[in-house]
Amino acid sequence: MKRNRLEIPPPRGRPRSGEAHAAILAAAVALVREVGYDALTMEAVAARAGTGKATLYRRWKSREALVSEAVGLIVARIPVPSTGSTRRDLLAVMRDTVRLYADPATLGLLSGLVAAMARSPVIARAVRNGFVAAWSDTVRRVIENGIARGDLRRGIDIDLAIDLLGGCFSNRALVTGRPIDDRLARALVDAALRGFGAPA
Amino acid sequence: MKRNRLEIPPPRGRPRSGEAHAAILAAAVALVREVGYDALTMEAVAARAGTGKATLYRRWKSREALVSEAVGLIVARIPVPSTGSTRRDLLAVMRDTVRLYADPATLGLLSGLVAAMARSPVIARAVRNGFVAAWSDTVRRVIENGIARGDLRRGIDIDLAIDLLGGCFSNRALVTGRPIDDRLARALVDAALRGFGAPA
DNA sequence: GAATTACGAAACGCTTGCGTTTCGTATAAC
DNA sequence: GTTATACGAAACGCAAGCGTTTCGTAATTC
Repeated sequence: MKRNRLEIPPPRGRPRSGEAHAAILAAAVALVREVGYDALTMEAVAARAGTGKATLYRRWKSREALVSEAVGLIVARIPVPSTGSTRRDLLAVMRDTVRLYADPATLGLLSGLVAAMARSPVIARAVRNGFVAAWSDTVRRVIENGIARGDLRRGIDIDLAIDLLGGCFSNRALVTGRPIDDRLARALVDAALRGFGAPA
Repeated sequence: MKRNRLEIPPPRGRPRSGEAHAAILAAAVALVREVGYDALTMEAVAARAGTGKATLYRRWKSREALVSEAVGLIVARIPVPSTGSTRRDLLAVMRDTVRLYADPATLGLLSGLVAAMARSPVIARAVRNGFVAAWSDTVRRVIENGIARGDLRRGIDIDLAIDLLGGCFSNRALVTGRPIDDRLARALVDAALRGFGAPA
């Protein structure tokens, strides 16, 4: 087939390695979890990815740009349950969240990024549009299903409910250090149904 | 009066300067707020305090020791209101908390310490025993008063309630970036009274 | 096979902060 | 006045990481 004249010409030299690209992003993600954003160095990323530093700077203009792209790829997607019961749906999501926070990598990721988010809008956007949004969307679906089912009141502040539920987890993980376990999941569901449930 | 023989002898040379001590701690606190723990350097603390580095190392054996002592001194104490109404009491505390978070220094302090807390038990303890405990104690009092008054149910999980309320603030400040204002304060009080209030 | 570009590795000069030491001065007990 | 300690300031040698450049090699187009 003839090449379309309007196509951009193919690049001349050796193409950039997709493997290197993936390895670099994976290394950046791992290092954010392990040492946080502030202590993450380009040298360490290159070393772990098995590339030279020049390859990093050839593709990303700064550490901030590299890390924000890497972080954007992290999405711990929790399935939206559909058990037919709002209580069981909520419980399923909360228990999955407990498991998510039980992974030390999640704590490392969050704690390692919070400081950077406060100072870099680029990092903040990547985190919020990434796995923060993924988690919120799941909870939102469950709540909307609960409303449609008539178990939760119409007109409740869904964003507030999401913040309350998610905030409790992140607060325990990042600030108070209190336990995050299935007992908490049950207590949260009970509280949510009391606070946002339709009157019996 | 004769000196008691059992007393420890007074130190021989020039006594350590209390002013320098206070200036160093104040400088450390300010720098934690501005740049976070990871980026806080002993040189910067000394420079801001107007002392030499030697004075720092003469008194604290490490950056961690210095910062944890400094952080322990920060306590934004919120008064325990006593309006006679559980709703108004809660509202007063939540509004004070909104004001607390409206101060950029609070956000800087929290975000700058979260990463350090995840890696240093010493820092974590200082923060939790300091202003985290101070805030929690205030809310606990208000809730206990509400229970005693019969407005909140006996047997509720007070720690959970505190985590829910406080977590919503810290989650918005540190993670989601959603607004923290008086509207949120009202919504939180409404939710708390629904979730933990006694049946009418 | 010539030209072009990316690769990993290594070294570059530079800056920052480390924790320590040295200096002359100041403030206390004896 | 002697001794002892703390002071602020400055310099020390050291290590880490910056962002760049150079090298010989590999992959791709023309």
